Amino acid sequence: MRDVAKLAGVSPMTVSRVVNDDPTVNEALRLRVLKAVDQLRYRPNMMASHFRRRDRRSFTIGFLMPDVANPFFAEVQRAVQELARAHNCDLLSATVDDDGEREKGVIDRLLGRRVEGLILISTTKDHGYLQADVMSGLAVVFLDQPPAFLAADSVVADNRKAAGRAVRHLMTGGHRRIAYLGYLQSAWTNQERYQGYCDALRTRWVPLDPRLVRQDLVTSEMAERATRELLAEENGPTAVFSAWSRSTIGAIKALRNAGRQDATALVGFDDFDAAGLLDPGVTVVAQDPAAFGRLGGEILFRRLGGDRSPMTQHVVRTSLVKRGSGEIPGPYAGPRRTEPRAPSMVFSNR
Amino acid sequence: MRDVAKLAGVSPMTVSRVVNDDPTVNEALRLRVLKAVDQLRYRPNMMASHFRRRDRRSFTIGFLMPDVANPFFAEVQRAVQELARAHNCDLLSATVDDDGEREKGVIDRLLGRRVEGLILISTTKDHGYLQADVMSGLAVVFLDQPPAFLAADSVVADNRKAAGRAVRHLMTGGHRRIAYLGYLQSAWTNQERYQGYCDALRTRWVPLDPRLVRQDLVTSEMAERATRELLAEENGPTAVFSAWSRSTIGAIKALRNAGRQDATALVGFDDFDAAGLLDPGVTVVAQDPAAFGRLGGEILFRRLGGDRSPMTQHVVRTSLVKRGSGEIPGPYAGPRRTEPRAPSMVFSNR
DNA sequence: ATGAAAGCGCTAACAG
DNA sequence: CTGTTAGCGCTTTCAT
Repeated sequence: MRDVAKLAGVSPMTVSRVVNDDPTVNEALRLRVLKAVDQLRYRPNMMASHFRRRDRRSFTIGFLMPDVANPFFAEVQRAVQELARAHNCDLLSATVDDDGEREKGVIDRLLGRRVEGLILISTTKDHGYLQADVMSGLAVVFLDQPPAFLAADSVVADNRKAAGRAVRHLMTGGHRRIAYLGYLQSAWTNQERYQGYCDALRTRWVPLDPRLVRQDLVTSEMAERATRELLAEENGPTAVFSAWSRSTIGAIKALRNAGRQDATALVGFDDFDAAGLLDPGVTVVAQDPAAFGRLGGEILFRRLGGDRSPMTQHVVRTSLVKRGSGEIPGPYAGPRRTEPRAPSMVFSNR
Repeated sequence: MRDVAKLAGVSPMTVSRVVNDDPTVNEALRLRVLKAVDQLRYRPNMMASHFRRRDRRSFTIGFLMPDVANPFFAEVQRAVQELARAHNCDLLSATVDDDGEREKGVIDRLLGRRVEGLILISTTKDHGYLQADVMSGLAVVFLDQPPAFLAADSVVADNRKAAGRAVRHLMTGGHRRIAYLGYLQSAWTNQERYQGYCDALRTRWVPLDPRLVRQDLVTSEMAERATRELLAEENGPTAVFSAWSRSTIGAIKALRNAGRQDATALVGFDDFDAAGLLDPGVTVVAQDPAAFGRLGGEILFRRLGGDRSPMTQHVVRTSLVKRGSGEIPGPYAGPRRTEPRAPSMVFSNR
């Protein structure tokens, strides 16, 4: 900056003004400075300016998720990036792999970088350590899972209700023996979805059979194996409710390998790209990941804009997308009133 | 920091030493300082330290891609994040949507933030404006597409060879009329893949029929329409080569809707999650996105470590994954020597 | 409209 | 082993 000032024959202060589009600078000087900037390839140092300016803005927000390679989270990141861009901020993004220690470490680093806000898809169970930072102006929004021991905004899906609706849909189709393929039991979303499953059984007076419940299926391979085992049991399930996308993939593979894909009903939580291309099409509870990101970003920047209203938990609605696999009738199906599943030429994907 | 020093009864310098794990500090003092740090919730300001320290390190690298919601790029980001973490850096990530202006703008911002390195999946055609920065120590690695008018490291796939191999595979299966579904004509990868397509036809003395070539299919819907039109033509294609994942999805939909999925061969560039679940399984040229990210990151950090060897273009190999759709025989197929396609119970996905 | 001086939070270099 | 001094690149404040 000094060099630029020297070359343009002005004081550093004038250079600063030009760089920051201060309208009070003489047009002639402005041009001279800009020329010098160009000649010397001067690039203002954001770090330095951040750290001198009164408002302390860093124009950075942090984003944490379990895994960006999961298309759901990638979509969320995309939406968050869009919001950040609209507010002239850049995004520090990190994948933390359901590792609580790592998550805490990353958050610490980000705070050291003086991010203005944090958008967290966090799988841990205590966020109290952020209390002080929130008090002193840090904006934090939780997506997909609510915060624990911390008052902060969050955006979550209606997991329990949606799971319940999906399972009731299967029961309405004539099923009573419905398997549950779950994710980590420690995950809040999985707990909620499992509750929804239980709710649905209860409302129809179907007793819960623990042999039909498989939890902690963290890979599609594990879900495939679990489904294979379930199918091999005597008095196995006639329908499967899968609580997340990877387990849905595993279930599909197992059903196919057993030749049961047209006989066993399947509803999965979370939509996926090829759900509408498979045969039968896969019935899913579709979430809108972009909505998570967008809403989360909006709330975050509203807070940064000075909004001090009470913290909110925003619930985004999901929708049951019927594509065929969830409409395969079960043994208690009444007389058909409609086609049991959509004709196979129709492909809808979201 | 001053407050911490005061509370611990030491000088700020000692606090700095403690925070930076300088081993020369007295253990007793160290503990006192750490207690004060804890009590005051002191968090060292990375910005300030970056900008004072001699080596000028920011522990930040920038990552640019067209779209994180594309699973291919998301996988790349994951791998890059892993490398960054291993080298104690954080990642500033940006989606630029094939927008050249925006790309330049984002790069400018990142340089203003003094990122140590840049990993770019860039679709633009001139990167000369980075020359000076590279000269003065900025590490830049291009992924997927090589740089233009700039000497920098890059990691690319063997697009042309792989596309040629795929198309020859179709011809070996008895096809002569093979459609080409392309991405943006301006995209280097698409140009390469199209060249591969042409190469293959030439080696078998099959004249190129421009009516079979559809370019600029940027959405799966456009590819679906293009395929539908191709199938409706008299003397249409008996096989389709799709140059990227979205067009492959579109082609599959069109083939299904026309009831031609078992009659028209299909090979797609880029693997996708459900390719092995569809029926017929989708034969693809599989790239390894994680390899791009890993290699790119390794090269970047090697450069940052002081490596001054000549810039390299690293070519990562692809593999043809035969799942059925690419093995549907064409009209010029000879007598079968093997099963035309794999039995439908086998699912391989990568 | 422009400039001079001070200082943001931290660390390099040196002194004790 | 610890403290002092100076200054990184910029912006604030105040003077001109």
